[in-house]
Amino acid sequence: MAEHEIIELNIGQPLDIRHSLESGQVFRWQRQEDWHYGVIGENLIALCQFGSVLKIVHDAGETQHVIDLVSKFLRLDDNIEEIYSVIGTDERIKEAISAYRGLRILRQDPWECLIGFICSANSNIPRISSSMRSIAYNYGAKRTLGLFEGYVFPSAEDIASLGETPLRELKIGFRARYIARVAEIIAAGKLDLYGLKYMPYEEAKEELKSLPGIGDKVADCVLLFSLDKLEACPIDRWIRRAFEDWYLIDSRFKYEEFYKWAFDKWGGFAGYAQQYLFQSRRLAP
DNA sequence: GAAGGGCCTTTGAG
DNA sequence: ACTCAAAGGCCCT
Repeated sequence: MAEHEIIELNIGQPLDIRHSLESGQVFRWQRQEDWHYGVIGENLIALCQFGSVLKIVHDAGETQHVIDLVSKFLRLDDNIEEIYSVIGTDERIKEAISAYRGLRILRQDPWECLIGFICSANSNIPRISSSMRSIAYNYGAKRTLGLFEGYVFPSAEDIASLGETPLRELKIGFRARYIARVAEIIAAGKLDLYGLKYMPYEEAKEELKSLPGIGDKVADCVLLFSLDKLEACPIDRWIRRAFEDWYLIDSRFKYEEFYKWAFDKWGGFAGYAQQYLFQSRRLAP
């Protein structure tokens, strides 16, 4: 990578690149030694953190453009100390904040995020990663950075033109049909995914749930991880158990009831609280 | 209408 | 070799 310019960015706030990229939000970032490689939009980016300094290597042209791209992706616009003070209301979550300090909600591309969480249905993180890599490797444009190769995630149009059968061959199972159908709807312009960012949470969620393969949980993931809805609080198997065991929530609660409980407790940053509890539950149950 | 159960694909862990 | 769970959703009763 010596032939590439290295940008050094000073991060004046909590950031833990590894926990952020390895917390089940994004599925195609790869770690080699101290470097993390991934595609943001059309560009291949490598990140390496030393304390409060973030080193960036990229194929994306102008320095300022790259800094903007990375800052936006890492949500460096979030005031994370303030978020900690709002959600740090009990010992359990304070422990999680102290263990995973600097873990950030990421602002990823809505289209890739949507497909990622369709793949997540009844699956697990290693397998979701392999599904997503397989889709990008087979149908996305290649980028290189030194010896590293990455792939731009194929557009809705690209995937719509494939249909279900080639996706089935990638071993993604029953999710292939959902992906093919969703791609068709988005490519045809019947739902403006990017426009959801400007709608209120509830309304945007209803729009997403009108898509095949998208229910409450997947919709909340897409809203939280790509559409700036920090009040979205995806309740999956892990979080459900965490709520039951750690907060003694009635296991008979329906999704909406779990959500309401979380929103009452953590308000507009319920999504952040959820992410710290998710990481705790997986790594230190 | 809502609540519960079966089913869907494949993988990796135990 | 076998069972089970996995960042769920849909369809049927």
